[in-house]
Amino acid sequence: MLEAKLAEASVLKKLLDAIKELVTDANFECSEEGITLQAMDNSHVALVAVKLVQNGFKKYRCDRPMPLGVNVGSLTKVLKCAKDDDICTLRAADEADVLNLVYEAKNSDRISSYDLKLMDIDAETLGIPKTSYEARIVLSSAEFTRIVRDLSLLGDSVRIEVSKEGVRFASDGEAANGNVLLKGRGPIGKVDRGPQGDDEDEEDGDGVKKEKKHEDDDDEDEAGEEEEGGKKKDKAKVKKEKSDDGDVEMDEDEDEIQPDEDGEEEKEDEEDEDGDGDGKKRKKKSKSSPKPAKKAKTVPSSKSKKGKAKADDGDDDDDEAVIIQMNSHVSLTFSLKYLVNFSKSSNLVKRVELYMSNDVPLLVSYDFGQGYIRYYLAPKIGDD
Amino acid sequence: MLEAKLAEASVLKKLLDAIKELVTDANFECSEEGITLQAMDNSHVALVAVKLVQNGFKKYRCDRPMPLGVNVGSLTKVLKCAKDDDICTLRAADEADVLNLVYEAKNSDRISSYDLKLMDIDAETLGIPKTSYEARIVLSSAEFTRIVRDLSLLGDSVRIEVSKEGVRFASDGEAANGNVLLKGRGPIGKVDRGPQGDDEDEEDGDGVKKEKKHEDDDDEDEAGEEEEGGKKKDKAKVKKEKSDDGDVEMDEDEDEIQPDEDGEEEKEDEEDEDGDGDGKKRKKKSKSSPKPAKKAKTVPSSKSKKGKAKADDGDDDDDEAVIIQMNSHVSLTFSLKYLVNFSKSSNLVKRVELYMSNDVPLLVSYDFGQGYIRYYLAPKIGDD
DNA sequence: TCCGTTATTG
DNA sequence: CAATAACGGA
Repeated sequence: MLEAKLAEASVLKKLLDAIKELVTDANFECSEEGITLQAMDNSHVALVAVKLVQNGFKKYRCDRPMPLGVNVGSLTKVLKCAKDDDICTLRAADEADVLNLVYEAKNSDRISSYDLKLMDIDAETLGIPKTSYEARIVLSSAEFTRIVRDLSLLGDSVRIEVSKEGVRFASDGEAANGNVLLKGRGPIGKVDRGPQGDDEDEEDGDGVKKEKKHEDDDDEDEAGEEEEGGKKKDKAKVKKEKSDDGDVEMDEDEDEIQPDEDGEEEKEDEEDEDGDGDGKKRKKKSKSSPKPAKKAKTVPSSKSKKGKAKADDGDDDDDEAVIIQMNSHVSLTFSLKYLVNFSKSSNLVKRVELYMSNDVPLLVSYDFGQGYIRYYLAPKIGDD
Repeated sequence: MLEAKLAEASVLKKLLDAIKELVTDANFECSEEGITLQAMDNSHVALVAVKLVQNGFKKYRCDRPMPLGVNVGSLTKVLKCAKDDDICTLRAADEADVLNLVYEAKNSDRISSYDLKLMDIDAETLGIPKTSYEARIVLSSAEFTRIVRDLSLLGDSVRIEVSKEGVRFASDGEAANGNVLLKGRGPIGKVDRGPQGDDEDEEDGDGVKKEKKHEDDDDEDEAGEEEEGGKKKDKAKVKKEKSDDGDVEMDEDEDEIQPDEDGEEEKEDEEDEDGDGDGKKRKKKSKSSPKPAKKAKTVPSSKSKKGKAKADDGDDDDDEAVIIQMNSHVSLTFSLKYLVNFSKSSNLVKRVELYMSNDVPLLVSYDFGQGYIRYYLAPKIGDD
C-alpha cells in the first residue's frame, strides 16, 4: 500500500513535463525510501533517473516495494488537472491496477480525484553509468538551457571541453560555428564535495594537461572553489594555486568526482543538519573540517546543489556563478537534441550539475530539495 | 433605423469570439428592448442565446424590429479592427444591406468605420428549452473553464451530478478516470431567487432525496443560502437545516429554478432599484420580506449573478465561492467539447451559472451587466 | 498581452 | 507536408 502526499503538485508536474518526451512508459518504483523511476529514452540513447525521497513528502507510507507501471503521457494529463499549489496525494493499493491521485485545493472546497490505469512494464535493466567523473561543472540551469538552445540553432551536436580555461561548449554547423566559454568562479578546483556530505578538498585544475590525468594538486586552499567551501574565499584566492599544479596525481578512484546516489543526504547539508547554524554557516563548517578524508569522490547529490544555493550567500548572485572542478582535461561530444530536452528540467531548480569523464556518458543532474532528476547521455563517438 | 452605441467595443468582441466557432451565420434581432441573437450550432446540438439589453448601451435607438443577418466570421474580423476600449456604434438603416460599425478612440482622434455586408438568414425556429430547473450552480467562470478543460483531457463527456454532497463533475477516459467535487459555500439551498426580483424563500437541500421532488421547507432561515440572502449567514447557518429536510414537497412548477428571461430585471436587484439601500443591504431585504409568495422559480438572471457579487460582501472572495441550489438530485452527462467551447465566455464575467434538470438541456449562463450569453446543451442519452 | 506550442485543415 | 488557427504558458 502506497500513500504519498506532496505539499505541492507542481514538483510532480514539472518532473513529468520534463520526461514525457523522453519516455513513454515507466515504472515508478515505490519503496520505503521514496519513489524512483529509471528509464531509457525510446531510442535507448539517454537514460533518465528520477528520485523523490521519502522525506520530501508531507506524508509518506509504503509498506512494501511496489512498481507502478504508468504511461507517462497519461500521467502527464492527469497531472495537468492539478493546480500547482494543490496538495497531491498518490495512493495505490497492493496489486492495484490503478494509481489514485487526489488534489486538494489549499484553500478548501475543491477536491479532485483521478484514477490512472496502471500497466505492467518490464523492469528493463538499466545500467547506470559509472559514478565517478573527471570533471564537474555546476552552473545556472537557466544558463545551461540557454547555451544548449543557442548552439542547437547552429548544429546537431556540441563538444563540451573542460580545461583550465574553463568549460567550453562548441558546436559546428553548416552556416556557422559557435562556442561558449564559461570561466567559472574562482580557480578551477579538482574536487568539490564528498559524496556523503563530507567536505572534500580541492586543488585547482589550472595546470590542466591536454591528456587525462595529471595536474592534480591537493591544496585544500583551492577548496574555496567548492560550492560550500566558500564563495568568499574564491575571490580572494583566485589563482592562488600552489606550485603543485602540474604535478598532481590522484588515485583514480579517490579523485574521481561522483554523484551521490542517495538523495537524502542533501537534507543534512541543506538544512543545516549539523545544527551548527543555518546553511550559510555551513561555509564555516567546510573550512573548519576542511581536511578531507579523501580528496575526490565528488557527488552531484542534491546536497551539493542545495548547499551551494545556501552557502553562496556571500558575494553576488550565486545562481550565476559557474563552478568547475576537474581532475583532468575532458572533451566530449553530445547530441544537442537531448541536452535541450534535458534542460527542460531547469524549472525545477536553479542550478544544474554536469559530470563528465572521457568516453563515458555525461551526467546532467538537477537536484531539488525533495529529490533529483538525472540524465545520462552517451557521448558521440567521433568526439575529439 | 438602428443606432446603438457601446461604451466599449470589448463586450462585442468577446461575445463574437465566444460564438464564432459555434455559429457561422446568425440574425441579430434588433428591437426596442435591445439586440438578441439565437442560433443553433452547426450540428444542432447546442443553442446559443445572446442578449444585449437596451440600457446597456450608451445610446440606443431602434425604431422598429429588424433582423440583421450577419456572417459571424466576417463580423469577428471587423470587430478585430476595434480596440477594446473604443466606443463602438452600430448603425443600420431600415432595409439596409450593410451594418455600419464606427469605432472611436476614447481619447480622440481616430475614427474607424466599417460596413459589414448583411445577408438574409432564415429565422430558424429555436425551441428554447424549459425555463425552470431542479438545480442551479453558481461558480467562478474561470473555475468552470478549468474543470471542463481538465476533464476534457481524459474523456469526451462529463457527468455532472448535483447532490447534497455538492456538485461533482466526472469523466471516464481510456487512460484515467477523474472527478472534481465542489463543496459549495454553506448549506445547499433549494431555490435562490425569484425570476422577477421578488424575494423567494429557500430551504436548504441538505436532506435531498434521491428522486426528484420532496424536501421543500419554507423556512426562510435557509434563505441565507441564496446569493442575496447572505453569505454571512451561510457560515453561521451551515447545516442549520430544520427537521423538515427529507419531507419536503414542492410544486413542480413553483419550486423550479428558472432563468430570468429578461435581462433587465437584474438592474433592479443589482442596483437596488428598490431604493431601500445598496446591493448589500438587499440582503437585509431578503430577510425582511422573506416569506415568499412562492418558493421556487429561480431565474438565472443577471441580477442573480450581480446580486451575488455584491451581496457577498461579507466573508471572502466571492468570486470563488460555489453556490449550489437544488430541488432534487440531478445527474446528467454532456459533451465536454461543447462545454469547453462555452467556457470561452468566461472572459466576459467572473461568474457562471449552471441550470440543470434531469433529461433536459443544461443551461450555461454568463450574465454580464449589459446582457447575457446563454448556452443550452442537450444531455447525452445514456446518462445515469 | 504577447509568444510559443500544439492541433486541425487544406 | 505545410499553413493557419486555437490554446496554453510566460
